[in-house]
Amino acid sequence: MTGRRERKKAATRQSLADAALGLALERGGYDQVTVAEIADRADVSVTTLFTHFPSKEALFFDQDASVEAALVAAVRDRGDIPLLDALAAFAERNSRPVHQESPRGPSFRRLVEESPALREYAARMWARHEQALAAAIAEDRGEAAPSPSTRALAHVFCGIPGLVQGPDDDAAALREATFAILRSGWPL
Amino acid sequence: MTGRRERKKAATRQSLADAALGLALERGGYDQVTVAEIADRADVSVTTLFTHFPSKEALFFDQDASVEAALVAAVRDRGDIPLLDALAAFAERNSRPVHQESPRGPSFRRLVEESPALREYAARMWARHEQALAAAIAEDRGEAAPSPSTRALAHVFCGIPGLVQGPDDDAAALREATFAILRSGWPL
DNA sequence: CTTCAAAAGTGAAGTGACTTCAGTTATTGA
DNA sequence: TCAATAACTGAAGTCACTTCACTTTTGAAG
Repeated sequence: MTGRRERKKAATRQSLADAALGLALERGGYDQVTVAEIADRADVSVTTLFTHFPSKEALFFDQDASVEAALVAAVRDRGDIPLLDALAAFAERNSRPVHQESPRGPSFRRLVEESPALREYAARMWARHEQALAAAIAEDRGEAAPSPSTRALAHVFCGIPGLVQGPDDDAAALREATFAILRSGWPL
Repeated sequence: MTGRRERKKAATRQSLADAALGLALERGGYDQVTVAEIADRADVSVTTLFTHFPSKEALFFDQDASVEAALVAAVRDRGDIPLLDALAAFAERNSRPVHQESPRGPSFRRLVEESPALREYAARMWARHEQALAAAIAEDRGEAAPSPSTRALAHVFCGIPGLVQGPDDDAAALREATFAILRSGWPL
């Protein structure tokens, strides 16, 4: 399970992600770094880089699998809490800053918000999570395949991050406005 | 207004868009065509192509400015029809096939739905329209700046095209599920 | 009609992400 | 120990997109 091979592989992957984030923060921008430089700092070839990550953008979203897992778990393991409440709680929990220089920290967020390529990749990432969320909700409701209604809910929920346009936006207010719609429709 | 210069420019632009659509339909896919081939068929250089269109994808969405104008008009000039009804009508009108081999026709749609790059570009396009729609709704409601509630509505509406994932999806059902949420919230 | 600045168009050379491939090295399990 | 397998490699290629110095076409002012 944890042979030397897999440990080394994970280490390489991690040092690539670290090199990418580190270089981008140093240079002050995603576009100021090339994949060749990232590979160099991690001391591997560009070819190797692309066996670990499918794209340059993916280097910056190493942990997205765990976000998806947490989202699905928030639905599946919510006990007797209503679905919308569980989703609202997840959204709020997930929007809180954690550490400074690490993924999900404020300087990482800034990096993403300033780069169109990364913003868009993040949106695509949530679109992927949308599938998983729809599947989880469908199972919860006993649907064989996600119904249009289920998919619409997943879509609206996963679209919330894309609603926040800049650091000056009131993310909480926008989130709550969206949940108000989900709870009782758009007022008037 | 219609000097020779502007007519020629418009003609070049049009022949580029035509060449792009024509080639992609012939080859059966967006990825099966290169910008060099498109430029060749339109009998201009690649450099010229990129003075008319900012990206390869944009070649396929020549008319997106007029879509935005129509969307804003659907809100502003709707008479005494309720806002959500006007938006629903616009969405349905806009999804109706027009001609066969032209933009908005079924074979064009199929082309877009089968290409991740084009689907994503279309989604980005709607995200741009989201701003205009939010502004129009804000004006309609007498808001100085779009409120969170207004922005959430615009966001959910403009997100509908992104909800359709592939050519096999029932676009109408997904649209209606979204409007059901907008009207009275997500059912349970 | 001439002149001239701006706009449209051009070809060539480059950049950078991403792929492909044939081959080397390291790890593993039998 | 040995063979299968996986990680890794460098080089060469593809393609979207940019930049630049240049020519041609156009519109309009003098």
